[in-house]
Amino acid sequence: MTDLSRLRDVLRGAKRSGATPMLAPQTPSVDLEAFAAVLGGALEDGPSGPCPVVRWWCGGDAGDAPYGDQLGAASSTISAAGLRALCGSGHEGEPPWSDSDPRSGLLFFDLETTGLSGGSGTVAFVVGFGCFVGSRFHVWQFVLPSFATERRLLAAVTAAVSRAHTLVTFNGKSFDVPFMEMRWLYQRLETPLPALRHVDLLHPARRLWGPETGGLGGLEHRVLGFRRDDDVPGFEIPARYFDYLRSGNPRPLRGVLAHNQLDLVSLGVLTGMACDLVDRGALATGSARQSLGLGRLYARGGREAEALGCYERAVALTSGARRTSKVDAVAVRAEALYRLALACRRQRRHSDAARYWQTLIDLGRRPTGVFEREALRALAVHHEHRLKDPEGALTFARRAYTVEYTAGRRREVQRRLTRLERRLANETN
DNA sequence: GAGACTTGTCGTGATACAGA
DNA sequence: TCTGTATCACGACAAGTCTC
Repeated sequence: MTDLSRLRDVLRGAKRSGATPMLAPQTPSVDLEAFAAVLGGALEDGPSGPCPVVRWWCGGDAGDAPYGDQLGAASSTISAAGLRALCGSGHEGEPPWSDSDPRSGLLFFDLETTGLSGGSGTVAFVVGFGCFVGSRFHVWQFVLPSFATERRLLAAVTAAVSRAHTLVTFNGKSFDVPFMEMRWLYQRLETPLPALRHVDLLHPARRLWGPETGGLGGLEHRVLGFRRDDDVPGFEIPARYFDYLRSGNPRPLRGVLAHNQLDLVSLGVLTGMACDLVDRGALATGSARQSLGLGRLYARGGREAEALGCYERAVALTSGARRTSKVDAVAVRAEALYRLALACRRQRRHSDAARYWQTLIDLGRRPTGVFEREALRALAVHHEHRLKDPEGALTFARRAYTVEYTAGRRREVQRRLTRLERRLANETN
């Protein structure tokens, strides 16, 4: 059990027993109105008292528009089907997104915290939300003026998410959501998050735009063509908050709020682009790798036919790729052929599967990867049991034996070799 | 008809990566 | 620096089919 898990258990137990909160609410010693004003925000009433909130609009005719037309386009391409695909598995019941307005109840969510560890001394001092309103994007940020006002901020955040049904985050499954749940537990408050659907864009984005996304900033640069000027780097964010606590001057937090605003807008634009790809299908993809990634996204959502279409397009887009070609193109082609062959085998289309396995072998890659090893094994099975061709089966089994390196798999291939050699010896006698 | 085989699924462990 | 997630590789197992 990890330290964090133990702490969660202790807190849950204390909550059940009705223990008093560890941090009793205290009167903030800072001037809340002045704090909010320096950050460009205002005090807004919340369920447990006034809380500093900074509001910001972009797109349309108001405010800045860091992504220009891309923002308006993203607003119109968010779709119920796209969100369903991005959400993946693990959600029961009817999806909450309405086909007529899938953006309704959709909340983009991002935190700025005093550290990564999630321990009792680490808090979220900016809780940012974003949503599309027409073609514009609205960001509102709850800011923590002192540790003593955390319960007030959490109550305001609970009220904000109560009107939503879906959160969209980047890496939120690992960071933002568990972090906030921990804070609610710590303050003996009910967490509202388990009731919400959650789209964590990190994993679909890696499928659609490559595994080396380089985080949200990398995606902004590579996919949206946007580079931030004067952005506050992540590692500097906790230090800025601690400086504010020491000096009482909130001015350095403005950069942190701007960083959070851009994170939220980027999340909105990328979500729209991902939905657009899902809705338009294989033909909308710009590269073989993207076709492959979209296919995997469809496959996870049970959309097998569309997944097959994407794999076929990935194969078509890499039709000239051979061992001497760019490594990436050959690797993409190999994986697309592997997934096509597996899908055909599941559908009992064995001759189609064999064709894809054979094309995979013909790529000429050294058969040390899982795709090639599986292809050799599958072709040995196909020749032995369906084509009734023990000599062909023996050829593939011998090649398979040379590339299998685990004891179990080698034993399996050895059994096949022994059987085939015995059968061929019987036939010649 | 018993045992071998194929196929698909599930669980586990290792690894990479993202967040401030 | 820590943690959760996804992915991959692997082994174990169950169900159905095939072979001798």
